[in-house]
This record gives sequence, structure tokens and C-alpha cells, in this order.
Amino acid sequence: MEVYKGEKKRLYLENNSIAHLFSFQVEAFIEVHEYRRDEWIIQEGMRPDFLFYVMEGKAKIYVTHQNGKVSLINFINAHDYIGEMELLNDVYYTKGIQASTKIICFAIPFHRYRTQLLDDAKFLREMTKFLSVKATHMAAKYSQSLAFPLENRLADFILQTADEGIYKEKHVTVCDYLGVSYRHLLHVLTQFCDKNYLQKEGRNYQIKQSHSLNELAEVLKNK
Amino acid sequence: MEVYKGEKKRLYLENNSIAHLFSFQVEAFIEVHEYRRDEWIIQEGMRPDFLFYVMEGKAKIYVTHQNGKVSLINFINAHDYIGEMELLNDVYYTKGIQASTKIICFAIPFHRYRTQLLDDAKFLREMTKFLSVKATHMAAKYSQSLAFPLENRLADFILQTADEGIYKEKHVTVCDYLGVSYRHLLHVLTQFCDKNYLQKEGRNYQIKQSHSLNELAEVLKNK
DNA sequence: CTCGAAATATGAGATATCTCATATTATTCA
DNA sequence: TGAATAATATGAGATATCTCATATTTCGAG
Repeated sequence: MEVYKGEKKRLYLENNSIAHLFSFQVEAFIEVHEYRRDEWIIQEGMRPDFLFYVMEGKAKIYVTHQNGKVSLINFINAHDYIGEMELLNDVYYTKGIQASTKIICFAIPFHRYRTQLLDDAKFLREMTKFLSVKATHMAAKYSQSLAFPLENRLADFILQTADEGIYKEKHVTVCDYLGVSYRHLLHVLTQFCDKNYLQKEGRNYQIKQSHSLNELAEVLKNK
Repeated sequence: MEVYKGEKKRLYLENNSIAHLFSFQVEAFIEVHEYRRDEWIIQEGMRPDFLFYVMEGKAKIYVTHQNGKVSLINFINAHDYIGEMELLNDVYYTKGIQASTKIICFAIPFHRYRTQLLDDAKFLREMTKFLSVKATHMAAKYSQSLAFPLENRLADFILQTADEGIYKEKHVTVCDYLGVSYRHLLHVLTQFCDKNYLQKEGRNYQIKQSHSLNELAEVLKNK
């Protein structure tokens, strides 16, 4: 992890303003943090001292269960917040946040700004939107995970994450995200290949019949 | 559904103030709605015109999937909001909300108050707390549903909903909530009886070994 | 370059959960 | 009161998913 200092910090702040998110001056005590791929931005169970706002890069939210299973609860992208749960709630079990690419965030120290943040209608309004989307998204994932087999959820995931017709996510990550065993994920992927929805190329998969995958994925959506 | 009028309304407002939730006067155009058990407060897919604040009673949030399965996403209790997603988001698939007891709510018309609500730090602060709890709760349910079999989740549910050592929820409701088939729920309940964790009495179940259920439920929690 | 860890792969048997069929009570409402 | 509807109950076979064992390949650190 690197904390930008001096000229590097000044330059970054100048080129990436977040003044529009607040109705007060937040620049004074703000920090700019950069994390490398696979680095932990927040350790599970350890309350952070900052509210983070992601400027560039991606990350993952993890929770570890007592039976050893790990759930990838969600992905974090540019313009998402990290640590907002701890800002708002005194009691909260902190999830682990791991960078999945190089990631640069603004880090707003709680002890300097907590009071002002919680009084700022502009910030709070953005936060309600962010949280309502988050809650809705989790509710959707929850109900879908119980109502549909992996086949449908995987089809959706493949279409969402494929790049130029190529799907190349790490199996391990996908297992944690969709909540199934490695073995079963491979099963269903093989089925997709057998049906010629996908074609395996080395360790990637090329989408051959996106309409078939689409059909499977469409069922998840409520119109 | 009954809308309180005249003296009845005046009296209810007098005895149940919600002035503390806002920093502006909201009384003028507020309505008081009472719904009977099983009545739909919001129809799935139909945007409501009010933000509701539940004063007394309980309700359930439902969503219907394309394959016909129904998910009971969550329970709503006194002091919860209804319709906040629609207040905050222009695009949102509205879930169905059904009263499970007689329920009385304050109904705050969007078209009168939307702007003021979205500018009121006091209201927004409460809303962020409400939403963060909601999001956290859904995330927990989601990851637990994937990481643990029904046995654990049902034990937790029984302990949470039992009244004086007696569990008496409707099986159908529980299936929708825990996302399992009726058949399987009965299976696991029978197992609990076989192991003497529960004892069936007519259509209720008496808890005989709460420590055993506790053990099963504890595994869900992250400490 | 090499070793060990991580990621990929595959088989086989176990189990959690589902579907469907059918029967027996409760409950509601005309 | 009687008939329709909802809720409870149980059996049996299907399938979605898991666990475990094991092999191969990839890749980063020393």
C-alpha cells in the first residue's frame, strides 16, 4: 500500500476532484491510497479508520464463515464507497476487502470528518442512493440464488463478465461468488460446452451461442 | 384499507408523532393508512405514491420469479420504511408488500415532499442507517444461504421466531423465506423431532433442546 | 532454473434438495 | 351447513450440488 505524498498527492487531487460529493471542504485531511492487486484494503473483522471512495480499479468483498467456506459477497468498482457501513454503524462485523486490480482510493479519516459527513445532505443523499442500490442488488442475488439452479446464474454471470465474446474468470473466484463448489462449476461449464453454448480455448471459453445463454439468464430478471 | 379522517386522524397523529424523524413540518399532507391482515400495501410491479413509515404491525416483502417461485425477501416491522427505494430511485422494480397483521402506517406523499425529504439531513441520516442495516442483513442472508444447509438456517429461524418455547410459523411462509421446498422443510423438521430437538404438538412445535438448536444456529454467525 | 503453491481437471460416491402424486385435515365463505 | 380452498402430511424417485481423492499444469519466489 502506498500513501501519496507531496507533489504526487497534489497532482492526483488536482486531476481527480471529489469536491462535488460533499458540500464542505474535505481536501485538508484527505489521503490518497494505492493498493496493489491482491492486497487487503480492509482486513476482515478489523474496523477501518477511513471512508474510502474508489477512484480507479476494482476490489472484492469477502466474508469467511465458521465452516471455512468463503463467500465473495460482491464486487467493488470505481465510484463505489468502502467503509460506509462502519461510518454509519457503531456495531458492524467488518468484511474483508481485497484489491483485484491496482486500485486508487480517496481515504477520508473518520475522526476528522465523521460529524460533518453525517450532517451533509449532499453526501447523505448520494449515500442513500448507493446503499439502496446495494441493498436491492443483494436482495436480488439472494432470491435468485434460492430460486434458480447454477445453470441460470452462471449464464448471467458469463454474459456480464465476458469481454469481446471471451469468458475468462478464475474458477475459484466464481465459486465463491456464486456459492457453489469448484467441482459443480466445472460440471456446468462442461455442459455448456457439450451443448455448444461455449467452446473451450486453453483456459478461456469462447461464447458460441449467446442467445442460448441469454435465454437462461433472462429467466432471472423480473420485467 | 382505511384512510383515517377527521377526528380519528387528528387523534392518531397526536398520540403518535413522527416529527422527530424530520427537520421540517410534515404533518400537513400526511395520511394515516390502516391495512388488514393479508391485504397488499403495495402491488408487485406498481410504483407507490407514498413513503410509508410503519407505526404498528408487520408485513412481508415478496417477489415473484419468472419460473413461478415466490421469495419472501424480508419481514417488515414497526419503525421500518416502505417505498424508500422508489423515493430514492427512478428506476426500480417494485416488490409486493403484504400485511401479515393489521398494520398502521404514516403515508407521506412523494409529490408533496420528495424534494424536501431529499434535502433533509436528519431524514437522510436515518435513511442511511436503515438502508445500511437492510443491505447488511441481505448480504448475510445471501452468503449464509449458500454456505449452509437448511438445517442450520432453520434452527436459527426457529429460535428467532419461537414464542415462549413454542414454534408455530406457517410452513408455507417459511419455505418462501428460507427458499426451500415444502417437502424439504418438513423433512428437516421431522429430523429435528427425531433427534428430540423439537416435539410436535398439534400443528405447533415445542422446543425441547434449545442448546442443540443453538449450536446449529451459532455456526451462521461470524464473531 | 527449480520448487512449491495455486489453479485447473476429472472420477465416483454421498447428500441436500426438488418434483410430483396423493391424502388428510382446517378454514373460509356463500 | 356444505363446498371450495388453504394448510398439513407423507412416499418415492429425480437431480443439483457436495465431498474427497488424485493428477496435471501454471506461475511466482528464491
